[in-house]
Amino acid sequence: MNKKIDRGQATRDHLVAVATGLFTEHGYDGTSIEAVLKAADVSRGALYHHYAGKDALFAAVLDTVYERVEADGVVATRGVTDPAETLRAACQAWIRSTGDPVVRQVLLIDAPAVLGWQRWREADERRTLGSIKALLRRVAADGRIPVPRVDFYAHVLLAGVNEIAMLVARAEDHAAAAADAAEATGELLDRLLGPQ
Amino acid sequence: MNKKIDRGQATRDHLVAVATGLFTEHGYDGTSIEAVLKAADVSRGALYHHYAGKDALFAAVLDTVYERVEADGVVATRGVTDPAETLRAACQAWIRSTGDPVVRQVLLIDAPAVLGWQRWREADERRTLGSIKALLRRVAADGRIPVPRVDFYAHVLLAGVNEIAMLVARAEDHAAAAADAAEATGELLDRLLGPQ
DNA sequence: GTATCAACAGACCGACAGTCGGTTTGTCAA
DNA sequence: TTGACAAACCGACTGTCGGTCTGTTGATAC
Repeated sequence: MNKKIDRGQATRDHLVAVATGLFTEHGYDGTSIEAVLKAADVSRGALYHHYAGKDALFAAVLDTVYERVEADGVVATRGVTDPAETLRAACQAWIRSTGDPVVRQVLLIDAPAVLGWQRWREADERRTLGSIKALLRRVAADGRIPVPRVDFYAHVLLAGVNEIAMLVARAEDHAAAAADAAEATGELLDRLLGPQ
Repeated sequence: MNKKIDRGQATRDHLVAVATGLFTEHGYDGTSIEAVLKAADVSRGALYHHYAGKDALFAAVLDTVYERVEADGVVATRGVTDPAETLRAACQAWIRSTGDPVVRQVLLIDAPAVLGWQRWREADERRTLGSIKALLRRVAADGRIPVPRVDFYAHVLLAGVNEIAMLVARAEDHAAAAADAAEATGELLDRLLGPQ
């Protein structure tokens, strides 16, 4: 039961890789299953054997994108102990991540519409939002923000940083915009978290 | 040339009204043109005579939703002169607006995906974002935020308040969540805009 | 060897957005 | 009054797309 399992895994990996490219270039709606099948040289039957439908394939793509972004965040915050500093590093890593068109199209644009806001938020909760809340709880313990407002600030921060990331992504001079945004994000955090 | 023009306008108005209801209830993807035609008792030809396609019909719906939200904002800020206070009143009016499922589904969930982020942001720029920037410019003139950061803060504020609005909209106890959010938004503005 | 089952193949189906050649109806100039 | 014109409207038709269904293949377990 090894050659079979490996073969199935390889097919799934290949489909996700191909679909990631097409979803990024043409968006979810602009990408037909037909196009994925052709580009991946896989039959309909094979695809529908592994994924329940187009949205399930999209969810699989989304997962790999999330994983990549998370890994970047882990690297960026490695060795930082102060929660506010960790938050700053994580936000700046996130802004850097969205330089990747895959992240912009799949994670920020298509995901909310394909999954629906509720399911999208739940997925985000398990990923980014969860980490932000954990960090903010430590910041709140220092008295910089009220404990009952942790969730509130976590949401505002996530939404705000997403927005900034999209702004940076759109800028003509990407490098300059990213540098400016990183600085502005630092100031924003200072204001949001209040005096140390 | 009056009966004809009136009739056309009436058809458009009727289509937009019916489509608004269906888009709100089932989302953009979940609403077929067929369903709109049946519910509105209008022929395919008539619809495609007035609107280039499904997305054009959606854009028309979106326009009317924007208009309603804007009108609420105008009412809420009438008589307020201080820019920070106006901002606070406008944000709270916006949070109230999203109690309306139409605003949530059409404006916050479907619009970014249907129009694409770029066109959606441009539409928002002409509407809400423009007003926020104008108000923030006056706040910046008072020295509470740096002038070059006006655009940045405008985006963060809009995104943050949108997020809060969605949170409120999802809450079981809507009234309590709205009241809490209104207060939290006030605190958020105090922090963002800095000391007076 | 053969039973079993995951993996794969591809013909097929229903639904859907959009098109197109027509028909109706209000307007206005002659 | 009438005839030309154009906007409004009609509905059969088309191509595409997501998804289903009935197989076939080949690795594995016994």
